[in-house]
Amino acid sequence: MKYSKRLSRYLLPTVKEDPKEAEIPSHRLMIRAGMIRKLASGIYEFLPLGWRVVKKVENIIREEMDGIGGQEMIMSAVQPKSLWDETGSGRWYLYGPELIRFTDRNDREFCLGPTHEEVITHIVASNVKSYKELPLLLYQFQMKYRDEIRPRFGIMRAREFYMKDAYSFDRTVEDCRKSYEDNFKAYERIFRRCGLDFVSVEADTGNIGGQSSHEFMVIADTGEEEIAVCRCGYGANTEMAEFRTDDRADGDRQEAVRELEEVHTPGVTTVEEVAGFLKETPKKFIKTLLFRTDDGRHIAAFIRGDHELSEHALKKAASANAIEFIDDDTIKKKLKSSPGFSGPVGLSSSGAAIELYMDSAAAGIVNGISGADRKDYHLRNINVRRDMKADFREGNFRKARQGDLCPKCGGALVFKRGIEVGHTFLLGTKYSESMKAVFVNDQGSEENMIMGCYGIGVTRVVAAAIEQSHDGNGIIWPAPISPFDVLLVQIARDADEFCAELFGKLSEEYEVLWDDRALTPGVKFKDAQLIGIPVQIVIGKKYKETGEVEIQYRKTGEKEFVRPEHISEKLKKRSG
RNA sequence: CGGGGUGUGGCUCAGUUUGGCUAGAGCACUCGGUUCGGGACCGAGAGGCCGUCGGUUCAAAUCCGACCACCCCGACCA
Repeated sequence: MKYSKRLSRYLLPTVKEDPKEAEIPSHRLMIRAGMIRKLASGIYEFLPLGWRVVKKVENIIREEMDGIGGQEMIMSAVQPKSLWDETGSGRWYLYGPELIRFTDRNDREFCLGPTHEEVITHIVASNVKSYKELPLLLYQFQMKYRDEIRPRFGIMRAREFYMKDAYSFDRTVEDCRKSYEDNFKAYERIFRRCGLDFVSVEADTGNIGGQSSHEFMVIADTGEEEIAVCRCGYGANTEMAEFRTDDRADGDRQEAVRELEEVHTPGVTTVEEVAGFLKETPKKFIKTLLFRTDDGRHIAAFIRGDHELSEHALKKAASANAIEFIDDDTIKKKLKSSPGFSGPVGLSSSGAAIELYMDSAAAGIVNGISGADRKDYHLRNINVRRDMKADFREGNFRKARQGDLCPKCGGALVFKRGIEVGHTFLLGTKYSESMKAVFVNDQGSEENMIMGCYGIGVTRVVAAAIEQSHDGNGIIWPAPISPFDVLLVQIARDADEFCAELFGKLSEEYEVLWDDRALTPGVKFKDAQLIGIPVQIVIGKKYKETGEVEIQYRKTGEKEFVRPEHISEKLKKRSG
């Protein structure tokens, strides 16, 4: 017997009107379909129907994780600060206010886990000693806690969310690559099975750390991430995307090179303001961005005015782990420049200790405009190769954008929006080294374990599935993650017995929700569309006349009439 | 945290500009009746110290102040 329910005995508070707090389809529909309710900003309850979908996704993930040798366990959501101190990486502080902290009655500090690298590494470090016990792949499903700056879009970006996190431990980097590959492939199977249209892209490793990283993106206009993909299979977060340029299109190359000239630009600092003031296009500007690296060096990046800096590319070129803007005081005193009026000419000739990174597009500007490194003045007619007085590094330091070409095949990059539902990291020894997760190899000496970690936002997958599959009437569930297989819609009021019998029979094979509520047909049909179960079996007045019942398919709206004993056969043919 | 906005029965909202006597509508809910294949109809009910605290006033949902909550735009992430 499958899990089946009568709707009259099921908590399914559907809502006719759009809730005003919800903007995007998934959020709206999850509330309207009685799946979730909000308890506080970014904190949601899952009602029975919503939780069933979460469990469907969870089970698919579980099967695939087990399939690659994963072992499920559960760690505490509560973590002691002392454990975080062990990494020596200062992650307790790096995580900042996003970490939900509290103290117990004895003033010991704890947090609610935003992720579990520290805990799992601790467990493995203290329980695994020999190369004979490796590799290991451990995973769990659990609520994670992040005090997001701005919770948004219902469960899409919540402060409490359900996540699958897996951690691999290997003897060698090659073995770890294999583990990474296994997980990567499992992710592809998982998202395919969930019926999602997705791509995997190269990604930044963020504050989890590590060497290699991929994000799994569900394609949706409402996605928060911008990704660049190519027909050849290349794909990357735009933050990361490499590209070849086709800047010939930009050329005012014929323009005659003119003499440097200082112009008075009182109080105008941003590219837009100065462009307006001087009546020039942003393409003529060299935007100057000043950073301090985590190891204390000063660097300047020069980007064309209409371009955006790729922090990733700059960090990579400068071999920095992190960069932050330089404060005004330092700009004045150490760099002998003026905040808001910095530019390549002054910075390269002042003798200040600063590394210079010039984006290729900016380098190619003829008679460009930039700050004059003194308050309220800009320089015009800058020609980088002529006017820069110190060595600089040239390269791509901007983000890819429309019109750029694929770095692999030279084809046109296509930009899409995506919802990040999964992220894989090849961590290496970042945690094992600091937390002494070591094993004894077959030579009898100690080595650090090589780690990987792999997350899937289970609740976000649910929201993403709805973003991708809905219409004006409601949700359209992909069959594998639908909360029920079949919705039995009883319209005829004198059909209780018939429906009860059919319900019992169908339940042997399908998870059935029987709408046995004493409501008017309109309400029941609308609710049926809203909650989006793929197959509806409607018992109306016709069943008595012809002995046939009606099957309606949510996705296409098609209807067909069959004898009750042929339902199963029909559905099999349909799905097969 | 910066910018914008909203708080009035369970839900969606009117009323606030120009203070005034019992605070409204639709939906949902309860009871009775009529309906019964695409969010029905009639009748009768129940449900609100108008986000909170303080102030102005003869009188405050309405004016003033503080606070709180929530939503949207930016930096963070599964």
